[in-house]
Amino acid sequence: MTEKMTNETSTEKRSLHFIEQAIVADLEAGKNGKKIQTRFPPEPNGYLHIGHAKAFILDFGIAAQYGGTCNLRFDDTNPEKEDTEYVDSIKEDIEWLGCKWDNIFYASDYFQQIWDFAVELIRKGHAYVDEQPAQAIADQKGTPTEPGQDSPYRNRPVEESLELFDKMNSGELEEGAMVLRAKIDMTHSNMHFRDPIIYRIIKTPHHRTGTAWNAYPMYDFAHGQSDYLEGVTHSLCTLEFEVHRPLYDYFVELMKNSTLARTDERQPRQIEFNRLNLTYTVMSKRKLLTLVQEGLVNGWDDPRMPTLCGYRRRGYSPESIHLFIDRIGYTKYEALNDISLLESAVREDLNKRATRVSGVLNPVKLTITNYPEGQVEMMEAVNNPEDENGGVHSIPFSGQLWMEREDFMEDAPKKFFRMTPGKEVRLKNAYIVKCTGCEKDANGEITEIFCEYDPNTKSGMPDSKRKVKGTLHWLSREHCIPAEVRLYDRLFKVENPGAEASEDFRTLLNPDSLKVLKECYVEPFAGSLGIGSYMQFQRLGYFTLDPDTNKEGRLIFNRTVGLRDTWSKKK
RNA sequence: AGUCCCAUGGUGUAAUGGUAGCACUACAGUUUUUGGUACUGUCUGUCUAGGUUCGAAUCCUGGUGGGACUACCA
Repeated sequence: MTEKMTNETSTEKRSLHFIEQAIVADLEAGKNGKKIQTRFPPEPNGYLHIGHAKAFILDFGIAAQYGGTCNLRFDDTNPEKEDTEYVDSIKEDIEWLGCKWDNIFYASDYFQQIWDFAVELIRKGHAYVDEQPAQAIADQKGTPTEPGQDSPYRNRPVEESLELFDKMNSGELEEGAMVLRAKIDMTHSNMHFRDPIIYRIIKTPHHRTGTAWNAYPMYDFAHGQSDYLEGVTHSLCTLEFEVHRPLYDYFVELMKNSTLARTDERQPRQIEFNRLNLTYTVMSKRKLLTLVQEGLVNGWDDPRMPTLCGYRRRGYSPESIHLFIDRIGYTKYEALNDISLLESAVREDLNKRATRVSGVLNPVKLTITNYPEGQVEMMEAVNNPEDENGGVHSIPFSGQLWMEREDFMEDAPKKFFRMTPGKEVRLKNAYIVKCTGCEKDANGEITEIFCEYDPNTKSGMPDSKRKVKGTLHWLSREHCIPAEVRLYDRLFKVENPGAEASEDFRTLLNPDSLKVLKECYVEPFAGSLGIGSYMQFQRLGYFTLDPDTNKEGRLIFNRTVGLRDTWSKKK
């Protein structure tokens, strides 16, 4: 045996959740020839969001954990909504999170077999063609508390159904002309057993099979069938499919007794877990699509979107998403997870790896009146204090600096440890300076701050040991480079837009969700780090370079997540 | 109310009949050349009423509360 590979993404100890326990139990019982096979089955009708990540991290994770197989299967049974654009983005996002599929399958791969199965069901009297309009079928369905009524076509001859089913697929019928229904029980307490529709006519060409088919299977007649044909052993899905499980089992049982029966012992089992809900976040694909289509955000990868490509562009690392998913767990309780759980996971991961660079987001001039004119010194800065091997880089220092406007107060309260007249403060990696005053314009706005430096307090010198309460970041006006910074806030202003969006969820949008700061500066080193690298601007948060960054020497940064700012709360 | 599912601090999640623990949040403190990080501490919890048991968050029954199901979506 080779040495065991360590999985670095989840070193935290945790007990097995209920799905893992079920799998262990099945393994111990010797089910499915002691094999494990899962699948991630997205419909290619939109971009993947973080809720999907919770699902596929489980699907791929379970397979990896128990030496099984996990396939990516596109559930493409409704050509009206689906597109190859989505197929491509889904693959990209799964790979970004480091998950690897064994095979790529499509439900459309099984259209012929599912068709054959339907024909067999008709022959055996388990299905019939219904020619009623949709409304009539809905009316006969009853309600959860009242039984339904049989369709007048329910007991039509097998040969007739067979003939009509063929017509449904030939292209000669219009959409809605007729459907194929399973013949089960119109009085069943589970609505899904009231003769569910299993095939309908759709004339829109399919993104893979084109016009080869005109009749398409419904979810309930495709999902379990695909699972069974593929050899899936554990079909993991979200809680809302719980009511579908009896029907899933019903059809699997019929498949076992059909000409499509497997030669091995494998039989898929559906297990449901809670879907991801996040505060201040909309996870509905339909609503996310609306945001994109109406231009309320700048595309699926807008950094405010909860899509995986949105988080990627904002600068969230794949590791932090794994960490978050690992912490929230899988249960049957419909939880509403606080967004701070995600943000804390991002900060924890980025803190270990983000290069510390200087940036000033809201600049004001700081002039050292006693610093030799024209002198420039190179100051050494540690790249990452959390990483001993992170190395150093240098920052040019001069008497003409930028500092953060918030770091100065003319009349400061006692607990203000930053710059204020008469008090000493340290310039990070440089000298201790004493503030001597400031200059204001006609409106009373501060235009420049003055200070004097102590030449013996440069970092490394003996006098630099002197205790000063505050440490400020700075940039040399002559040497820094202009930048634009985008600060992202929550897209929605209410905690639970899902629950509160009774009329129009758009009214719940936060108008301040994007703030663009144009007069920003960063040190030259920040520009050299490039897209994809993580940076922490001193005390301001974590940033990444936006892919849109242009070439005119202006860098555009996205703030991934802010740091804790206890000062703002202490006031 | 028909069937099914769920209920542990503010949030999420452990404890699988035997000391209710962890993470996040909030608050307080220590360290710190980032008011960051790290570390320490504090606050706060088994929905309710019965039953079984030496012993119940856990098993049983009733209640309460929340959710799913009534698409030719998945």
